[in-house]
This record gives sequence, structure tokens and C-alpha cells, in this order.
Amino acid sequence: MQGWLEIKAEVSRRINVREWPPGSLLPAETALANEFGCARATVNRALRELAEAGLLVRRRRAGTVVAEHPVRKASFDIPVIRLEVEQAGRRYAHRVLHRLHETPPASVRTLFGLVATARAIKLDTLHLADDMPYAWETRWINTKAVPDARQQDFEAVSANEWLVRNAPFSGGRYTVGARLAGAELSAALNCGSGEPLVVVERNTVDLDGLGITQVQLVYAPGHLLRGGI
Amino acid sequence: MQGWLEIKAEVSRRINVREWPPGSLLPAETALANEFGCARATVNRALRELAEAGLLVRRRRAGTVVAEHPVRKASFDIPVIRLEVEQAGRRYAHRVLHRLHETPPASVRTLFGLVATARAIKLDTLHLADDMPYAWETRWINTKAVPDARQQDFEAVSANEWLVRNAPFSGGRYTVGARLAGAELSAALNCGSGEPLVVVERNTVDLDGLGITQVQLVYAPGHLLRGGI
DNA sequence: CAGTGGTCTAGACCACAAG
DNA sequence: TTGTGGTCTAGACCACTGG
Repeated sequence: MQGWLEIKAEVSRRINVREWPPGSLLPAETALANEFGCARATVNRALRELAEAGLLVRRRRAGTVVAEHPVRKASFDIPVIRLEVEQAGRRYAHRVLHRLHETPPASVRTLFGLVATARAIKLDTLHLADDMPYAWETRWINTKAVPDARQQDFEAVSANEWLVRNAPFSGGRYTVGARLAGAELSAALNCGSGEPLVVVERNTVDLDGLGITQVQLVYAPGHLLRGGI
Repeated sequence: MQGWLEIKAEVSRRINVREWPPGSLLPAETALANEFGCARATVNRALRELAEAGLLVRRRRAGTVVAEHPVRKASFDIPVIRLEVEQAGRRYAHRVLHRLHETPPASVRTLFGLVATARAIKLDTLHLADDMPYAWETRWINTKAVPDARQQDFEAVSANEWLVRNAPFSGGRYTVGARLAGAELSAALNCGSGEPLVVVERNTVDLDGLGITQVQLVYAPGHLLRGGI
């Protein structure tokens, strides 16, 4: 027993077999380091990862406790759509259907830190895989946060890809929902009206918390988001 | 400049301002430690986190390179449904509508490592928030992986919560999609037929890769999954 | 083969929070 | 006040892999 991976596995095992049941207090790092015959830093690394995974709760002075209700962290990658399509062995293309400069709705203005009269770039883009509609994108871009976006028409490189490479981002939030294809969407995505569609809405903010972009992606029927726990 | 958080921020900044553009090679850890006036372990911690976030690609001998297409890792929590409801300030309840012991479909048998004639527990559960339908759950439980599940009726404690506390898990996969409410679902969820619904399907496996459970959750209309980047 | 990141150590100081 | 985890250091050895 020496590596942090082994210690992580061993601690995980003890939790699983109820040697350390939910809510129980683990020995201090120094004690575990002594038991496992390693440095405290090694134990720290193992316990820190288990805490990040939601299995342990750690607080100074209070010690390390097995989580009562381990919250599984699900995650999935948000790759550039072009790569997502190409990795599925399909040919990617996109069409910019509208590129406007207008006043965004209040929710976007708040995110972008804009006054009521200010404007932003609005883009409607259709993503294609093997010439079949793949996803419909409605996007707002904050020119205050990304001035260079003014000079881009996003025809050669999609806004999705351009922003990933050119806009410093630090984080963001997203929601996933379902909606019906209306007249406009069924035409754009070449599907029946009334089909259920997956909708992902997300925004990204820069290091100062200023909104960079807000995007809504409506995927063609049957699309599944995939991830791991 | 001393803490790993500051170093992480500084490296992130240099990437963002294109001082280190995508594809470029960073100085070695020892060089950065020298520049920042700290130990190499501190630099290592900062760079390791940026690599986990997808911003850097690190390989021995080859060094640390800025990712060409930073893949944003999105994540969201999968809490016990009871807690999810209660944290929204609503009252939770659930009803087990069916509890059967039968032969699962081939996909589930494969996941569970079962022969064609073997059986597993099948549960249909309705989750309620303030007596309103919240989500419809269809679940298979592998009694080979979780023998204790045989003695549970999952009336007092939902299968969701019982499994989180009693079944050692190590990982799993999930998909998110959209579907229409058919006759059965619209009755169960008390919604109109033809409404678009969010569907989450997921499975969990134990430390040996053996399937523990497979569950499909269909949320009431308007439900949104929320997460962060 | 040589240079990089991956990891471990022994020790130290600090921040935090429970008592 | 005091014990805990959080972090940093200086040094060391190792694993991997490009040249």
C-alpha cells in the first residue's frame, strides 16, 4: 500500500463494505498515513479526490466524514459541434441563416451587463451532418466582452468554434429540456411538426463574470446527450 | 505569486490572451516553478487541474501543450430525488405502482451479466412533489449484484434512495433525450398526451463492472436539468 | 538516452472551526 | 484553545516517451 490510487481504492472499499458507514468519522490524515505507511500528502490526495467525487465531506477541525447521501456527479463533454459530428464519421457543415445586430431580451442584457438600448450580435445557425440537419442554434454574442466578433461573419468557422478558440471563458451554466417542433423548427430540421426535441441552453462568462455568449441548441429528433457518472 | 490557485489563474490568463496560443508548448514545470518562485509541486497542482479541465494536454517527455480544441466539461449533480424535491421547498412522496420479478430485456441482461432465463426486480415508481407528479421511474435491479434488494418493497424508502445508500457503485453511463407523452405516461404524469418530456436513462455498475441497476426517469412537462460548466 | 511529467517524502506553517 | 485539513517546500526517484 503506497500509491494514492491504492489508498483511494482501499478507502472506497471500506466505505462500500460499511466498515465506514455513511455519517461516520474517518481517522485523521496523520493516523491513516501511519496505518498505510506513507506520507500524509499521499493520504490527502486520495481523500481529496474522494471528496471531489462526493463520497466524503471534509472540513477543517471537524475531520473527514462519509457522505450521508453521496451525490453522484454526472458529467459530459461539450465538444465543438464540428468535432462531435466528425468523430461520428460524418461530414460537417453549417449555414449561417441570420446575422443581426439588435437589442437582446432582458435576460440576455442582464447576463451581458448591457443597458436597455445596447445591442448585441444575434446568430441563427443550422448545423449539418452529411447534409442532414443536425442542430439548430440561436445565439447571442456580447460584443462588449468579445469586440473581435464584430469582424466575423462566422461563415467559414462557426461561432461555436470561433468562440471556443478566441473568447476567454471561465465558466457558465446550462439547462437541458424538451420541446415540440413548431412550424419553423420542423422546416429547419426537416422533421415532422410535433416531434419531441432536446433543447440545450447555455451561457458562458469570462473571468470577470461578464457574459460572453448565450446559446440555445435544438437537436434533430432522436438525438441523445451521452455522459458518464 | 505563490498559491496554486494564483498560478492556475495566471497560466489561464496567458492562454486566454494568446501569450500561449493553442498548440504551443509551455515551459517545463521546473522553469515555471523558477519563474513563479515556488516549488515544482505547486506548479504541478495548477497545471494538473488545468489539464483535467481540458485546457492543457500533458505528456511525459513531450511536455505541456495548450489544447487546440478545449473541450468544456459540463457537469451536474444527480441527487436523491427526495432531496432534489425537498430542496425546492416541496413535499416529497412516492408510490410504487408495480414490483415484479421477471426476465429483463437483452440489453439489461447483458449489463447485469445474466443468462437468458434469469430474472431481476422490475419497479415502476411515481415520484411526487406536493402531491403533483414529478417523475415516472422504470427500474431494473440486479439481485445478483444486490441480494438484499429481495427483501425490500421500496415503499418506505424509494429504490433510488435505498440503492444510493446500500449498493456500492463505482460508475455508470447515462443518456438524456426527449419523448412524447403517450397514453400511459400522460395518465401517470397527469399531463396532456403529446407533451414533450425529458427522459434520462442511466445505469450504474459496481467495482467489478457488474450492473447494479438500470433506470429510466421521465420527468413531468417543463422539467429542466440544470448544470454548470 | 535524456528530459519530461507523475508521484512520494518528511517536515513545516497556516486557516478554519468545534468546543 | 486546539486539532483538523489545506497547502507549500526541497528533494528524490520513477515511468514514460521522443529523438
